[in-house]
Amino acid sequence: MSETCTIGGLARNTGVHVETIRYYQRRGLVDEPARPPGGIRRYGEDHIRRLRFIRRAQATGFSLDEIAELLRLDDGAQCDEAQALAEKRLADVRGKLAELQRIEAALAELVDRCGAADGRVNCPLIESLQDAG
Amino acid sequence: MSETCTIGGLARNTGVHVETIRYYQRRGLVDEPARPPGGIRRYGEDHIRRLRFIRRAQATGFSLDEIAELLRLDDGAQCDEAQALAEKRLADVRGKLAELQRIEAALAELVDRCGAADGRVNCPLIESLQDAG
DNA sequence: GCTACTACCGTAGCTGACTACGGAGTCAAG
DNA sequence: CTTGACTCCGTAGTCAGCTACGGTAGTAGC
Repeated sequence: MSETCTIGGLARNTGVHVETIRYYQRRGLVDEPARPPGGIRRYGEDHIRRLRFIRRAQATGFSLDEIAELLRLDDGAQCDEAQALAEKRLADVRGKLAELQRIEAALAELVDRCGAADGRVNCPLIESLQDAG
Repeated sequence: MSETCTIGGLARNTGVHVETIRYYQRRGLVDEPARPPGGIRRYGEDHIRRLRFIRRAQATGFSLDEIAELLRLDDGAQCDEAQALAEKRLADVRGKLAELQRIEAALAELVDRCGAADGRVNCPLIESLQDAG
């Protein structure tokens, strides 16, 4: 079952709006299947996977440009190029992870304190983020 | 040493542009110290900490609106309110953490494979992001 | 007191990522 | 063979988060 649905079906399948899919096509993130002479384009599993990838990558903080880069990388970049790119992203991701872990700890502590005390809280979250890093 | 520098100094101290600080003031994220009659505002340690907080919170994916919420929370919200808010954010943060950990693993593997093989790579990052979650 | 540098403030412009709109073409159901 | 839903495509508008501009007013060094 490939190349079965229209852009509307693809949208319903992925939760990505039609207009957004078309926007991604213009940005080169999603390819436009050939249009049968005077007809309507059909989309398949590959497109669903592609959209799912874009959305998940976005959710973790990659920009559309970065996602395009990642996709080019998958599409067969030379190994050293790919490696450099991936290493850059990896450092990036690790930085974000560290930040999020701080936040997570601080938030968990806050929730904890809230459960224990009543009245006003002196938010540990804010303190955590104010201190160095 | 408090209330010592001008907005320009504050900008240099924090790496946040003057215009951006003024924008945050308009958004209510940073307070404007009183202007001595016909004079120039002075900023101190508190402002530096506030800006640092905003930047770090932003770097972990909070929007300016969310940051404003967090700040209100610190400024003395009732405990149950604070708790609810923090719990919502915590769930959010944990979701992002999980995503980033997937990405990190995939990227690390890619870098590894790149080091080992040469020629083309079949990017594990993309696969990781395409699969469920 | 003159000059150069900032500060102040409002308003306008920019970038990224959509989202909406309008008109023409396509297609499937009845 | 018409009707209604959908597609195609270009262009314009929206929202967040800045960033720049321009005119006026303090202010520090000489």
